Amino acid sequence: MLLVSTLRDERQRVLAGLNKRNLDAAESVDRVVALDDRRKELQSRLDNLLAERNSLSKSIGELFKSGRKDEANEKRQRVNEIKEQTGPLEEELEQAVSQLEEELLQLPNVPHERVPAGRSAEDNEVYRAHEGELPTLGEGAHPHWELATTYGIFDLELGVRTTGSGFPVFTGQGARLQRALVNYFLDRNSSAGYTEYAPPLLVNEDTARATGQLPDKEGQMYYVSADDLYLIPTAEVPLTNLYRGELLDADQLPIRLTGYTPCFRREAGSYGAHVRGLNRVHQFDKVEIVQLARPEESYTKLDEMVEHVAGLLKELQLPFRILRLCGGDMGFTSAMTYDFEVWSAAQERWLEVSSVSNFETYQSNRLKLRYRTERGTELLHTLNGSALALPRIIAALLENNQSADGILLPEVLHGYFGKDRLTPVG
RNA sequence: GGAGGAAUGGCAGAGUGGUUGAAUGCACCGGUCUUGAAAACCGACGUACCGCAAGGUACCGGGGGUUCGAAUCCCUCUUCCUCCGCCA
Repeated sequence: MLLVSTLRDERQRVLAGLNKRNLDAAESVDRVVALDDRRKELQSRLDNLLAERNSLSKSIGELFKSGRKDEANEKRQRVNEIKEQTGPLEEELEQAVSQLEEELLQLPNVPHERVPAGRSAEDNEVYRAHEGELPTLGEGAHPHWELATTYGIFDLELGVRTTGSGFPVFTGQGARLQRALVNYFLDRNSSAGYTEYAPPLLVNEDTARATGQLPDKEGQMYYVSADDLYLIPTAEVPLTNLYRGELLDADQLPIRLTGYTPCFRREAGSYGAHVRGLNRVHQFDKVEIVQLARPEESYTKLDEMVEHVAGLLKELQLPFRILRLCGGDMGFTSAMTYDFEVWSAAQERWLEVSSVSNFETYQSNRLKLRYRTERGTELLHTLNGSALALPRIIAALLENNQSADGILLPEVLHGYFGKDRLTPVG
């Protein structure tokens, strides 16, 4: 959630930024400021009345002690008059605050200065192109959903039997590969200074709201109505919320967290060739990294996270590129996002495997996540990124590494997997 | 699921209707002393909102109520602890 003070003090920058998201927010910003003016006015009127009530109450106590009952009763009368005014005023104030909040919730984060304007994925900036030639597989190369059958990696039909479409069942060496990747990612993240957590997979409404999944992505999440809980679409949600409401000391920063969780996404309404196999599923595994950083350091930390993820992909020896998302393609809560895409040689297209973002104070404002500075308290910046999302990594490993001798795994996985390659089944 | 108990500032822990935003201890910060450190002593020490400021308001798990006045009384919810039952 944006700060009202930002909307007031940096109106032009905010409007220009939101414009990169193809959003004309001038009216909305004006409404927010007007509502906030009203809020302040009501607040100070109410405070004055309460101050009068408090001082009258105090003197009533003293009058009673000294036995001057008549005077006390007179003042009691006056307090009752005040209370007739404070009641409605409190309601008005409450209403103004919730209207203000509702209005603020509609505004997405302001893109960073370096974020390009644009409408869709086509306008994203190639931040780091793949070096050299893209690998080609030639005739007879198979997409991963075909390899999955040959090698017994996962089974979509079994998923349909137990659950429905979009819930792959990983089998045999596929399940083992999954576990190998999770362990590899967690170990690498831990070595880089991220503390490992295993958070809940269901979260309450406050948690989903604080990181911005609500109200923006309501339809994306599975909702358990009997208990009023949401299945997490990403570990970002519980991990970032671990620090909700905290007031940290500067020397605790930055805080680095990592966690492996399944992720659940309803992904309503998208079917077709591009969602075959593992390209898009309702449940998938992901290892996430999160940082809570001082504002002045957050973009350095963002770069650090980008390099970390790039390091993982290099070790996996997958061809990849990094995009800087344009305003139109960026998530609601983000100020800057880098997407990582690996090249699928069999499908001849790029597959997104990681998204690394800086949310600046957009989440921390809802989280009430602050730290102490010499100047007082300040909101922290929150960042997160996938390191990494498994299904498309598996798809890319299968497709790019297929050979007459099986699917050859990068060296870094040999120890985790227990073998250097996947072999056909049956 | 049943029966009890508890929830107060960074921590510990007082406080059962009136100048208590909250005693005291510890921690932390500043200072005195010391060659330095420790000890001792002195001082400062919650957060948010309104206000140029002075100052004001709110907050003692959440919400509601009683009262001129609530950390303190009542209702309700949540969480934690103990015991019993059930269970991976």
